[in-house]
Amino acid sequence: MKNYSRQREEILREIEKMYNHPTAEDIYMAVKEKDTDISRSTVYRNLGVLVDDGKIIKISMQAGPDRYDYKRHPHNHIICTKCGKVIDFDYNFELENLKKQLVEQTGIEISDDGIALEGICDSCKNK
Amino acid sequence: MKNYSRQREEILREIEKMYNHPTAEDIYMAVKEKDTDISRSTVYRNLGVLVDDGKIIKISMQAGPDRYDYKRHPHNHIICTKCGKVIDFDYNFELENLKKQLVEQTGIEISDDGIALEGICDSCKNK
DNA sequence: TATAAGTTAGGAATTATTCCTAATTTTTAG
DNA sequence: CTAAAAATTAGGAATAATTCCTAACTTATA
Repeated sequence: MKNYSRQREEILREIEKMYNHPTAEDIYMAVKEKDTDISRSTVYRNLGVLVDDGKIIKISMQAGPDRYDYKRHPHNHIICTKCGKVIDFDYNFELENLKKQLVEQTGIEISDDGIALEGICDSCKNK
Repeated sequence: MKNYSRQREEILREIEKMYNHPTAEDIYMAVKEKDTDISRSTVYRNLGVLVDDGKIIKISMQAGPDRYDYKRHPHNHIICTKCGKVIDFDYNFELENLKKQLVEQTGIEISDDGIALEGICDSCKNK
């Protein structure tokens, strides 16, 4: 059903090295450095596959292209609505509780990394 | 700095009547029913203005066009990652705590409606 | 080892949204 | 009220990000 692919491997290894929530284009450029033949469509297609496999996560932005992140340990994101910066935040107790409550109340199962909060980050607040 | 505009009014009144998290296109079509001259760019521009004014909120989707929602009472959204359905959920205690904690820890101020959780909804789970 | 299934590069097509312009509407100031 | 200034509009072109298409190539299967 799914074959090995050198390109997919390269893409994943590249994302693993990036800690700045890269866009598809960022990832394409990074992989292209080593594998000059890679195409954008291959990157986009494999990003989809890697998300489905749970190897990486996709962060939808209010503005601008989607971003991706290697799945290391469970964590979530806060996006600054002013500057667009994506900030990691660690799993925490309240969040765990919130999820539990939602599952109980609504039957909806929240995915491990399917949470993005939005607000104004510290540096933007002081401007 | 900001003038009255009949079109903006029409757009807001239309969104107020919609309870299904409409896309910009949905809103355009609804307004167009009454005001056949309205243009897409007017709708898009005013959606931006209304979001900035805090009259409506914008929901960024993982897939497909953004959605909008009239701001009635504070509530948040859960998006089913399978079928894309947007489900409202009311403000609750855990969420309030989570926000408080984040402000304390990181200095980041979470905006009132800047939370979208993602997961698998009940009906998709049983398929 | 050959057939099938999956994947690729490259680019065209699509989708959602933003941008541009001249005309119109609304507000302001006299 | 009236003229100038500021804001907004319709319509469509332009853009940005992503998806789709196809023929060639790679990987798995039997």
